[in-house]
Amino acid sequence: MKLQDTLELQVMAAVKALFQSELESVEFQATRKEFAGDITVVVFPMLRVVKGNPAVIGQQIGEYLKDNVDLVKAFNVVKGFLNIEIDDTYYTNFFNTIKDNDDYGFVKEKDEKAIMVEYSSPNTNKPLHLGHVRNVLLGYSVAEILKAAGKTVYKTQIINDRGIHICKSMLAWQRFGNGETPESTGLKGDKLVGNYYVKFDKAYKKEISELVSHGYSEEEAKKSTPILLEAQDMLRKWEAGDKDIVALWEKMNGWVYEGFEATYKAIGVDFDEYYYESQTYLLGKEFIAEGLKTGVFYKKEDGSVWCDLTEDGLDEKIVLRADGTAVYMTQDIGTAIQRIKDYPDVGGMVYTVGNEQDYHFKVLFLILKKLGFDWAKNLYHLSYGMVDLPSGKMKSREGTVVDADDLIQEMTDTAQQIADEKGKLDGYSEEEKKEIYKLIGLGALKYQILKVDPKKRILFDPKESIDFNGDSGPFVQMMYVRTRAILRKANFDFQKKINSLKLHEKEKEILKQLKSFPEVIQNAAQNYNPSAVINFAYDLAKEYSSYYQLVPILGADKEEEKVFRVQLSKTVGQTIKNAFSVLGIDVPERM
RNA sequence: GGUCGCGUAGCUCAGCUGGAUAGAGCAUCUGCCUUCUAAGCAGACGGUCACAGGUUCGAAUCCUGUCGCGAUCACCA
Repeated sequence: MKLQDTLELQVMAAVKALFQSELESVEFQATRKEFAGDITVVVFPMLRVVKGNPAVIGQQIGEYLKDNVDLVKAFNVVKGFLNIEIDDTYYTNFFNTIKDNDDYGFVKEKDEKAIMVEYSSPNTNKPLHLGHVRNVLLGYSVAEILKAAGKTVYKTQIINDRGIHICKSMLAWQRFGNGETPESTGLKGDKLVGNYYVKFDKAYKKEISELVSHGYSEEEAKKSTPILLEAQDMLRKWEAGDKDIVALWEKMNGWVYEGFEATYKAIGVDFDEYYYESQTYLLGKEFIAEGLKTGVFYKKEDGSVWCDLTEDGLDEKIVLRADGTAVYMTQDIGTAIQRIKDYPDVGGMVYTVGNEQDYHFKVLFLILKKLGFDWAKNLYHLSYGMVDLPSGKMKSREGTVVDADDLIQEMTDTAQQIADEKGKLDGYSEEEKKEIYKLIGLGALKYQILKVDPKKRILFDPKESIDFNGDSGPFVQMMYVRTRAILRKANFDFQKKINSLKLHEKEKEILKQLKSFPEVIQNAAQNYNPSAVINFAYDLAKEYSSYYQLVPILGADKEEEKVFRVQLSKTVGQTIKNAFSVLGIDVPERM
């Protein structure tokens, strides 16, 4: 039973004995550091039931608890706050239950419906950039947090491999290229294809200005450049199944996929299942037909199909064009249903998509509910803010994006530069050093991005983007490394059992932190928000850092203190590692 | 204009279902490397929680309005 629940019953009993009143619940909070005590009972809400001065009531309850409850060692009352000190044995008992559990904080997989988490979902005409990095980190982390909370999770993405954008790259490759391939150029496939997308855009812009100089209006010109018309023609041919076009499309997409996989691998994320838009964009139509029958949708005179959401405070939304072709919404309805068909054990889905699509997902979820799917109530749009640069927005066509691969390289280089200055890794092989630089650089990047609330936009300054000091990934990694250093030096039997011990204040603080970990994971899973886990890891690391410097660990006076302190360090390290693992951040053994 | 989100220290951000004197990091300043890794520790400085009302024992947190920033309002995806 949780401490709070135990105390709640006791406080209720106290109030009954003292004032003959029944409380429905008792409000608790952690005691502030400046006061003695571990947990605090807020007396104010009781005033509704118990009449009197809150300080006096607190005093009386405190005395009752001290006399009747073994756990309660002492208490003090400040205004309407009853601060309770818990007996040390409570903490040492708790520690004994977790100290040998390497999976502390994680719940065993429960027998419940699975969750599918979608993230990344790129277009295949250009490389991944900083915006994707945020997406991928968030999605992956939320998936891992859900797993840690006991859910079965499938990670997926929908690859936007069709449409005019990829035709633009294909056309430019045909026209301006010389049959270049990733092998012939040594370029990553996604980079190569992206370059042709830029080339297309340049040619397109040039043609626009030519047309404008021939008297076209800006708008007309944009629609009637030969190169764009040709790209549109290419798309039609693709849709008609033209063999050559489809072959080229397959070839170039293949290059892009390889490039993406390399980037995902470098970031350290993966997927269980892939969906391709070229295979799903026709889905959904049959459900539109069904919805027409049941009255969820209606047909306009021109034959287009709509959903009326005005009763729900939204607009009307088109779900099928007059010519019977699918729109974005049609496809998303179909894909969602398809996924449940493919994975019948899935009972909910999380979509990691930027907040510019908030409205789209609101509508999508509502339509799926109206269509009567029971899983539709378990859909969540993990919406996140844009990543902006100091220079403004990222525009891939203008080349102002921060490329994902470049960013990772830059982080690794920065880590190397700082580590070399400090001479931290002297005596390690180049191979080992490289590995550690990467762990640190990536750790810094991931921490920095996951730290901020998903729904807020991030201002990302590539120049001074990454802090390796203070509230940062490397700081927390460093604390893990220290716990490892302690373990290496502790060449005595630290597995020995500890029976009773007077706890140091700092040790109690650490134990309190450790105790909250499972709850932190559960909350993060409920809110689909990794930042709570980051905050936890940082607080724990900070507490440990202070402990490490102020309290002798290996140099403790008594044998049992030494044993306990090494055990505590080990558990702190393991917990940091566990917390970081659900964030997708690895820890080095040394740095 | 309608809808949604955001506004907390000079900067970047925390702040759980309303609770005590609003917290970290960076930057600035003061101490601390001969003992387990100083990528660190201890401390100082720094605030009208955008503004105005309301709800109550009590509001950064909940409600309403105003201002500022952003997104969105396509038979694009």
